Amino acid sequence: MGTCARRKTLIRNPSVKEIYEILFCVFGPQHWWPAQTPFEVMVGAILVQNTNWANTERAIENLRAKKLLSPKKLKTVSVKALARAIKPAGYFNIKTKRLKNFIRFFFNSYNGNLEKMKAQDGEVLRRQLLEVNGIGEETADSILLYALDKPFFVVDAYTKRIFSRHGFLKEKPEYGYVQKFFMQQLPKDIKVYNEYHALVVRLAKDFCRTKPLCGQCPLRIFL
DNA sequence: GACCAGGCACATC
DNA sequence: GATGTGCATGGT
Repeated sequence: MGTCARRKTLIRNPSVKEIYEILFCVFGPQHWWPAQTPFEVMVGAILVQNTNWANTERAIENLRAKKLLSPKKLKTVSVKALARAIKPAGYFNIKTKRLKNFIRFFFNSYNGNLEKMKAQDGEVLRRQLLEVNGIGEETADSILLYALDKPFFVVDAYTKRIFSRHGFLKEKPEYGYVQKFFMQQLPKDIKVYNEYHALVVRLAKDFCRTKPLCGQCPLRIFL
């Protein structure tokens, strides 16, 4: 890790877009969202709330093994059986309700049909998703971007923490403020939004975890 | 045993 | 609008 091979000069005060280029140069493509289908992305977006991805994956694998990983099956499965399957993801009672709420919305509004959902306007979809109890801004934007190919930048705790600490954002910024901050400075491109968020998560996992490695963080080299 | 992890809703002031 | 709390598992 450390320096970026393709860059010959260091960037002292990189812009938001240049930070993206640095992170991409250092880490390469992250291939997000880690899922086999768009529906799996939507389920994963709810299951991963305030939980690590390894536990989320266990829950998803349980759903897959029990043949529950489809709209129809999640619609008909009992609350008890669903809770049991997603237990490793934590908060399984509340997440069972949230999954059921989402599935109800998915059938009521789009007949459980992904293509119909994708055909809907992004802004309209976002408002609809936020009306579902259990889907907040980050979950909604994750679904929009990673499952439905809609251009919404995903903000998470890492994004706020890292960009606040580096002086780009105030302390404890609101979600909408951060999202606007990024979207105003980046091309409206789902591939860029996709990769940027994934790279921020990668950076945080590698360098900002329990023992911060700020001295070795690739951003520190450039900032 | 404490602390953390890719949030969210709800209560209270 | 800001702040506090419950929700729960598995890894470090």
